[in-house]
Amino acid sequence: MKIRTEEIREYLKKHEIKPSHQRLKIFEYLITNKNHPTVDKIYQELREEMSTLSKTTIYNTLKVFTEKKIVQVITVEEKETRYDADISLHGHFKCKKCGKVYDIKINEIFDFEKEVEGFQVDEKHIYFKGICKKCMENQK
Amino acid sequence: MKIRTEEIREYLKKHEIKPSHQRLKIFEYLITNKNHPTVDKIYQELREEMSTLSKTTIYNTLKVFTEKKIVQVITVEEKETRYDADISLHGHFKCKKCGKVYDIKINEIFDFEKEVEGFQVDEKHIYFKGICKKCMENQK
DNA sequence: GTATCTGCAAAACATTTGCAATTCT
DNA sequence: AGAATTGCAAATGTTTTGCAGATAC
Repeated sequence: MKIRTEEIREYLKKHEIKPSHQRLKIFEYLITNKNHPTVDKIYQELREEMSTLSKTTIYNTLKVFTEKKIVQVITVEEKETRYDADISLHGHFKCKKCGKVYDIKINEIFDFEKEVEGFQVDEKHIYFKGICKKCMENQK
Repeated sequence: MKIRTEEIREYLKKHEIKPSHQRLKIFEYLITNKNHPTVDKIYQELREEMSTLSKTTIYNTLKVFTEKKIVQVITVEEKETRYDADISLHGHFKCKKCGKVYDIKINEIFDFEKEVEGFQVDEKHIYFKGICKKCMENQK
């Protein structure tokens, strides 16, 4: 599924983000590679085609994206900051063996919602860690 | 509720951790101040009575505690690594206004358990962010 | 007396900041 | 030209590492 640059450009504009070349590329990377990348990962990958791209720009850009809420910061591993252009409510699972990060569908209804009654909940973060099915089977 | 040093000593021993003075104090801090402290917080607080305590020791100690599973690393704020001697399944809520971290009770039964069928789930992390009840009321 | 633990100083990383050069309109 | 964006280099903050001295059994 290929999303054309024009669409991304419009999407950014709609969210009050000026669509510079770098921003387009970084957002495109996020939606074509749904691998919850770190800044460094994005940098390594995009560097190949944009040799002058700097990490500072990636940091700046992701900050803007996060502020405008078209990207969310996710945690799957303490210390590693990762980014996701899928801003719907969902959790993540990181396999400690192969390192792959899986998305986990989550139902909006939590039994524990009542715990925070009267609280204004802006962000919900859920992540699991363990061994994924594939790695479990390979172990046998 | 005061937990005596002897009990902590036994608890550490039971988990194959040699109960040095520093380790005792650090663990005692964690269970008497259930404030999900960062390394720096522990350092600042314990420094007052143990002037030679170093951060390296705190890092070393928490690493041992985590490995022996008597402490868990928790996330409530990207970038901040915090520690909790309550190793039962529970979530956290961080108020973006007052900064307080609340515990959230969580039922073992999740609707989304089935999502990770065949996966071995070792750790479950759940945290919310927003504004707590108190701060909501003060706003009015 | 030997193994373990502690803590200093330096190194390693990730992220942020200041600022000058570049780009866009 | 004027405003925003980019990217380098330096600064900051956190965590790790190497190692020598202290401590414990």
